[in-house]
Amino acid sequence: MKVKADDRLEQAREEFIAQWGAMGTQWGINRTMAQIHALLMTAAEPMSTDEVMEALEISRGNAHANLKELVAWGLLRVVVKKGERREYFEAEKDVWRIFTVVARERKRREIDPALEVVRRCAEESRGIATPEGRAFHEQMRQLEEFVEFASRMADRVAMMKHGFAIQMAAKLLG
Amino acid sequence: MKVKADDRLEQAREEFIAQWGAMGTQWGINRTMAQIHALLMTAAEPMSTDEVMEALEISRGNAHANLKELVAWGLLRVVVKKGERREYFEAEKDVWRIFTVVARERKRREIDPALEVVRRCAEESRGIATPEGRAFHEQMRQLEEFVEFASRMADRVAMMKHGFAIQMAAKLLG
DNA sequence: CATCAGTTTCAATTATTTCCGAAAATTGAG
DNA sequence: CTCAATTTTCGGAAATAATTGAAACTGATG
Repeated sequence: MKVKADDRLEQAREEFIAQWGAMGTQWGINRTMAQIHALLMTAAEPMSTDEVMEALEISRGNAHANLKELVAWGLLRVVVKKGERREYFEAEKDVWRIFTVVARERKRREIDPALEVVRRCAEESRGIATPEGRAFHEQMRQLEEFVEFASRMADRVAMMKHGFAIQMAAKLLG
Repeated sequence: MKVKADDRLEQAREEFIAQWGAMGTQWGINRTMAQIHALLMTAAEPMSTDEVMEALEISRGNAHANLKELVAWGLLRVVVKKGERREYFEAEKDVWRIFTVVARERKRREIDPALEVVRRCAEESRGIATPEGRAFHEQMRQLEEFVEFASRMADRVAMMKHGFAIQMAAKLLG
């Protein structure tokens, strides 16, 4: 009976890892990175680079690069076991924290650069007197205003505590 | 003086198109698609496939595929000029509408599939009696709850009118 | 200081995505 | 129906991104 339970778990877990990995693609996150995250999010104990390599059948270089990236994002912590030299990795498991971390990162990669572009274009087109020039400038201005708004919203959301978000949501969904 | 104004505009516009296109990459939208969108968003008049091809120096196949995709997203409208056989394309210029369209599409591509995955995994791991099984199931359940929440939020936001969103924002940013 | 476990880097390979260009299909006018 | 204009499809070329595998590096230990 124990064996059967383990099998079921192993199967469900593998499916989760595979699917979450495939989804990473859609999210602009590479497959390996998403898989490692899924693997560690559902691991009972921290895992070493070698364990990750074996579990996902990936090369050392790949495992290494993506583990580091996940640490940089703040989705993994490095854990050192006493008396052991090698590093172990442990995932953030709190769903809300995962969300805020990802939100921050995406804002940095998607919103901030957009804001710069749009600001520069609004600036460069200031005061062009033709009708087309005015229309272009106005379009850039509106875009700038919106992206700035999105930027601030993203900051706020990323800073929110779980409880507050739920409260917000209640209002919004009510 | 008119020439100079036109030059400045042309330059600013080209920069916008190039940069917005480059940014598309980060957004998981292909470069051509983002460029076409930028081009038409800043065009005084609707443009034909051939005009788009020429303006961006891209092939017919590429122009065609991406114009169609943008129409499918709802970011472009097809316009038929009377007495003309060929189709012209016109961009949605209202920033808030652009945002809600993109939000809807991203929800469809990013959130909905995630919800399915997580639901199935939560279901498949229901009732596994080992400690690991319980932990896994609980993790999936939390993920499911969160993704469902995100899904509903996205729906709400996508449906919001501009005014209401601003009002919300005031509360949130206040 | 030689060795060993482990980490990091990187050139080469492989996989994926995007794009072209030309051919095929469709459409509307005459 | 025929023809020319226009749209659509599609196989493969080109560009981009991910991954490997092996070598270089690091620093702790005897």
